[in-house]
Amino acid sequence: MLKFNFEEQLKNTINNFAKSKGIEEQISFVVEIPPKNINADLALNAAMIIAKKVRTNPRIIATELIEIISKEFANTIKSAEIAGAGFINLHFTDEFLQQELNKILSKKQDYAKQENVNKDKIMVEFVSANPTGPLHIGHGRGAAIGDSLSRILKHLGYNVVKEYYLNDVGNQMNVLGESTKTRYRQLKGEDIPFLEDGYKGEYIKDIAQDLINEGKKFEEIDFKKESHTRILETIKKDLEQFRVNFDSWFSESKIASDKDENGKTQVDNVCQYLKEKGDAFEQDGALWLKSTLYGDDKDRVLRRTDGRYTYLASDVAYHKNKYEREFAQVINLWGADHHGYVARIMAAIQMLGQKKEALKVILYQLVSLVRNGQPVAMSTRSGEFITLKDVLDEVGTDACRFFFLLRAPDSQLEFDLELAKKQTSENPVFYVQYVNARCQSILKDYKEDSSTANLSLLSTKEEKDLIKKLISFEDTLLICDKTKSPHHLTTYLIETADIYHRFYEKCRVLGEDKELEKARIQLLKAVSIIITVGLDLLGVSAPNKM
RNA sequence: GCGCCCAUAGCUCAAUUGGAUAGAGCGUUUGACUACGAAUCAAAAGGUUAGAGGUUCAACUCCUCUUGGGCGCGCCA
Repeated sequence: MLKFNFEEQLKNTINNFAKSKGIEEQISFVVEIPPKNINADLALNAAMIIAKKVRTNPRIIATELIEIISKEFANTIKSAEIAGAGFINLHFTDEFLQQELNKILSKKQDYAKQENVNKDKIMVEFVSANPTGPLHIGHGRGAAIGDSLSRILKHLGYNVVKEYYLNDVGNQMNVLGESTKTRYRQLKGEDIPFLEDGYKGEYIKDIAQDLINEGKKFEEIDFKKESHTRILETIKKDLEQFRVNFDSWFSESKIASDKDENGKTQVDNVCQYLKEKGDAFEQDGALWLKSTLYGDDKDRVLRRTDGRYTYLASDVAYHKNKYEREFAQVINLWGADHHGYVARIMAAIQMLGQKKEALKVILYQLVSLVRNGQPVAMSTRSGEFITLKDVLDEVGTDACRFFFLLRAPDSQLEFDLELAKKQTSENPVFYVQYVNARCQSILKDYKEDSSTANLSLLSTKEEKDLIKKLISFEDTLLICDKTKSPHHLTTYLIETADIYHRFYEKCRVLGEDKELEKARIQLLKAVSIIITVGLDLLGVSAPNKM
């Protein structure tokens, strides 16, 4: 992880220094952007780590290191000092800031793209809602996180494939077909009861009504197929409205129904394989996965006594299939209610010869919808849940995505519909979008060529703070990668907006001295690039006018 | 009962995975539009990080216990 090009050299220098102190192994220290309350551009904890190894005072080590660093990095580091328990705080030279600012201006939307690294193939599997009903608000959170994380990883140079796993086989599809059929007959006037465990949502009635309107004959309708394709169609439409597009739709039938030359499905084969390997065993007429071998609470059934496979069996086969497609890392986004499932699937992939690290399951906590402070009920049982589409139609895609990406997946999210709709400062999405609108309203009237600007004229605190924030964009994306969460980017954009608005207040652009005006125009262009790219990675638009 | 996640300012949440004086937004109070968009800015108040122990040079972060919340615990998907 390198955010600035001199970092590698810095690490070498420090490691050589450590060697001179008699430390042979590579030491692991961080080069980081310090917390806000610290007045520094970069911080190193290397002195503390070296001091511990050679059992001496970190401040002595730090003093020696500072001397070396200030000499060797005079072009980038203006000054360095010891702080706290032995941190070394670094300050950039103005030349370095200008150079980085130029990098943003020349690379434009490709800024912070990593080249010739991270060629690994990564799969991000998310949403994967059963095609038995429309997407609800919870799927929306998973969709936003998965899509945005994918965009960020792609920007960082990974080869990312976004996949939707479609559970389109099994009993649930039969129930779906029967549900529609029953509704159809009821609408035709038959006095029959609805299925006990059928799908009770209004959308089933709508499908039945559509089928009636289309005038098809009852005997000729394949209710299962019709329901499935129509629901899938609405799911795809909702995702499109949400600006989420998948690279791959993977159907469960491929591994659970399709047969190879021996008449076996992929599920058959993987179960056979695990059995031969000794990781699965027969007991009480069922086939069990010995998941306790890898830390699960209990062993799990793969094939029932009646011969039918469980959902787990397909999922094991599905994951085997993923690795056969040569994904170095697989990321799954699951709702937190699936957490009990993590241990068994982790066990399974290890049985299949993968390292634990090859699978990362991100659990996102559920969303609670609030309107005017009052909770909005959403129970799938009664069929009355809030669909993603309802929310999108009400608050719009931008606000919806931004709100979903505001928090770490681990924390429960309160989503206030009224707040998301507000076009005021209470609403952070407008606060960030407003930055670009302000930039563009100045830039649109500026006709001169600013590319020759002398950036050293950007000398006020506000301007320097803004440049420093802009050049930490790359670091922010790397943190998102490391923590596998886009919310750091959302926070970054809000902070950047804050610093920009402060700059805007203090520093006039148009009508200043011609040269200063030019330099500030360049700064505005850079701001606009970062805000636009950053919002795009969240899947949020950055309009020029609002 | 067992397991997973969580508990941070009045409210909603951050804190770069063990670092420094725990930060934002909203809300509250007080100010700023005859200059590029006031959808903005400046300032103030607000904290024993649920509680108690422990590990460490260093703990919101790791370990143990307690309290309080969410979610799981099927040969369902």
